[in-house]
Amino acid sequence: MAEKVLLVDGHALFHRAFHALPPLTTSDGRPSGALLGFLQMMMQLLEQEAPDYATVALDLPGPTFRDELYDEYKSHRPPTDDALRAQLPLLTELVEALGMTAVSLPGYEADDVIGTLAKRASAQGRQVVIVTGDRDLLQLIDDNIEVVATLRGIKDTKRYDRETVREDYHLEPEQLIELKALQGDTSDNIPGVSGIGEKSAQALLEQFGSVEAALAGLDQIESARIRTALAAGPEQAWLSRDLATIRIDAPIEADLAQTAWEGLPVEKLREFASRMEFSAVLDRLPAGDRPQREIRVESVRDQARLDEIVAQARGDGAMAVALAAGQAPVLAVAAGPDLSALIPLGVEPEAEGTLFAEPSEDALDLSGLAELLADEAVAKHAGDLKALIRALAPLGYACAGAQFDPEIASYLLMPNRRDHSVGLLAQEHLGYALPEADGEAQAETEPAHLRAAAEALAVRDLREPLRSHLDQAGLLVLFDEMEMPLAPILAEMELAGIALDRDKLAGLGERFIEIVGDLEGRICELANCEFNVGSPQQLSEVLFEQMQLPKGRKTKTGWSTNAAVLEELAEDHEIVRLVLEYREYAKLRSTYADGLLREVEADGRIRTTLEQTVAATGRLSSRNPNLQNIPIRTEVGREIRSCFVSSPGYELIAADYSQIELRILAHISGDRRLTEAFAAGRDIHTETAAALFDVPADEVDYQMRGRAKTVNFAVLYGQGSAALGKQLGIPREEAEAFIENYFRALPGVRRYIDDTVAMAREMGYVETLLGRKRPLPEIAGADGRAAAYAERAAVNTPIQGTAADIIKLAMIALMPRLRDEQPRSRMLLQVHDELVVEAPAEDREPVAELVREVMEAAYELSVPLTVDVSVGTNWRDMKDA
DNA sequence: TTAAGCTCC
DNA sequence: AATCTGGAGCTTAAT
Repeated sequence: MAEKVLLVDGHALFHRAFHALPPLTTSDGRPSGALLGFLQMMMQLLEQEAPDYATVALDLPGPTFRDELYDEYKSHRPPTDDALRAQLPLLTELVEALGMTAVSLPGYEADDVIGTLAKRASAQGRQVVIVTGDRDLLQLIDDNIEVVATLRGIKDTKRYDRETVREDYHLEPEQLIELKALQGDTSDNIPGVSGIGEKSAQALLEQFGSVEAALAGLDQIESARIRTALAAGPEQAWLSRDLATIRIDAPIEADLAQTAWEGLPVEKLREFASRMEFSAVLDRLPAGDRPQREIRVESVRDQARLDEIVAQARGDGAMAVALAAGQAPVLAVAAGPDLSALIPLGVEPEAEGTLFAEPSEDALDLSGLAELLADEAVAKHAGDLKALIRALAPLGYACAGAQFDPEIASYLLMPNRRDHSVGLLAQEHLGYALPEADGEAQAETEPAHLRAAAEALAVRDLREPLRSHLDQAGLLVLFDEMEMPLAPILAEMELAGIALDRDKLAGLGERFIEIVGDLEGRICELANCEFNVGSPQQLSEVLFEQMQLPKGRKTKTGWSTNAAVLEELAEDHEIVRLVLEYREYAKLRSTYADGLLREVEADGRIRTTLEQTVAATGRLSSRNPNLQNIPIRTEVGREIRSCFVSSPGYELIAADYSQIELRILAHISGDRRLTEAFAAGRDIHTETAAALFDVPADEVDYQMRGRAKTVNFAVLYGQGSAALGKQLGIPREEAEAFIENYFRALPGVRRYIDDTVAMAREMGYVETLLGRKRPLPEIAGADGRAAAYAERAAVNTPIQGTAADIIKLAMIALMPRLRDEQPRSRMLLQVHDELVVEAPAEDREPVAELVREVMEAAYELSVPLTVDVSVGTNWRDMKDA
């Protein structure tokens, strides 16, 4: 079979990719959409075509021979878009990373390079595939040359050969030059013959076949108009013909052999893709030839060797580890430049010598390892240290001295990312992949053990580069003094769990099922038909089509049935009220009653995972189950909350920061009125209402205060007047006036917003009082919608993030105080501005006071931080303390 | 897996 | 022509 030659019109496709994809950027704000689009196109193409030679033709800046032919010709329209221009320099690099050869020639366009190479290869009997974004290159098609042209986007393409061109244009490919000579091409600034457009050009070519023949046979042209037009402009026609003709004789020295394509250079491509954060591409790269670091894995079997490893770690004052959990847990310890030691943790150190331990002469004495792990002075380095601590605990190992977790480092550096796994970080920073834990067994080492071994080494090797990045970004202090100390605290909280009243919760579940069933029946009766009330689609059909209720907002798939829409209709329609009630009970039953019951462990406690590397603002999040969204707003919802109880003999202490976000706003903005109100201990919503409505505070009524409260939060979140109006049930114009008044009364707040947005636009990121940073690359981008979104995030993040920082500081300060002064008390939960602590009933007062004191002193603002503390035996019925 | 909807701060 | 409330996680329906 003939060899295949692939010729790609680089810039044309690059432009196409740019416009086809959203304006993506890397997490530090480098635009990357066009590169990703081009890369994906090329990977698909190379896989499909499997060419023997692959060339990407590129335009060079500067004039070409066409500019000499015709001074109005503009072959080079430099990209006007900044985001596109910024990516252009990387295109050549990407081409190389794909194993393709970039070719360009001064004075010629990419088209001419392609034409020349295509015809040369065709003449040699090779099969040629040209890939382009426009139709100009169709003229090159011959029996050996095909053209693949993009349609819409980057995935749809159409393949042209001689036959397809005939079908689409009723002309031979060669005649497309003649067509342009006559009708011109505005996009390339080819003039054509004035007075002759698409129709006339087509007719002339059908009659004569070429410009030359048409000029020769002028008297045979029937239409007088076309005849005069053509007769008047042969020069135009010849010029246009020259401009439209793609050169097939450009002086290119490069030889075909130099453009041989030998498959994707996976390593190069991986490096490029990781630098650009194309994780989807990384995942798709063939796994087989991933460069995996050569490591030696040593299974520790004898005591002497174990002691040696323990001694070495003690000497180093640090150890990098990874755990392969499971039936027979194994701890991998980085033990040499590329040596990882696997220590089986089969026998619990505490259980040794007890009933189930099997004394055997080759059993390892793991007490030294246990001491090492528990030794605060020996720094522990591991990916997801919190999970490690939590996994080691039930095996009988305490783990102290948490010092470096690459996932947390990565989170601080790139908080907008979701994936901070050691595997990804190893690829990006160390340039190699880790073996899969669930992969195929290769040598005698189990995949999960091999993975842990490699991970321990990767963690050790990630420490230097990541710490240096943190240092450069000014995040090292935050890392060492906030996030790392917090990790073991979160582990302790997760391990502690919180007790649940299972019987009560189960009873609620049953009650809710009944209510849901009853509501379902009544709804169907009112609707006069059977349908699934839980299906928004079916519900919308019933409410808006069958019953013809007024439609509200639209969703992607139809008419919205969300609570905001239904509440508008509730007053007039019984069925809507029932649906809202149905939703409430269905939610409580599925997510809370059933959902939580499923998660209760054997000891009657429920254990969440507190995620430290997820929320872009610096907040924690809680999952499996989420204990940060336990109902509180409604009476029935609070029934669920009351199922969270203290351990027998203990009480729950809930301490929450009062108005912490508004206090932070007062501090950062320095707004005088806001600051003074907090300093004087006045009610902030009443104070805002007084400012907003320009009345003395004692004339503020309930409704005014409520509205002021809503406006306060609207400002915090960057809410617009339309949404605010809707929420307050007032016209948009009135809401607008509210916001105006608000800013007039509290001018410092407006200044904060303006300054923050301006700063974010200039720097590309915002930061909290404690220096936590969040990049907002979209804020200066061309996508107005994304930019507006980024502006709101810019305003909110320093506030929300500072609140997150402050409560983290409080937790870090509280933990040792509890350990030293109230050792039987422990932190259980954190809900953004609230800490839940459990204390022996008799200690509740001093513990409550301690918690308050520590939280209030966690960080000094220009306004006081105050904390409301309440105590009770369940999380609903709490009395002020 | 995604969309819609709901819970929390 | 219409939109734009910041940060999360879970369940159900539907594909």
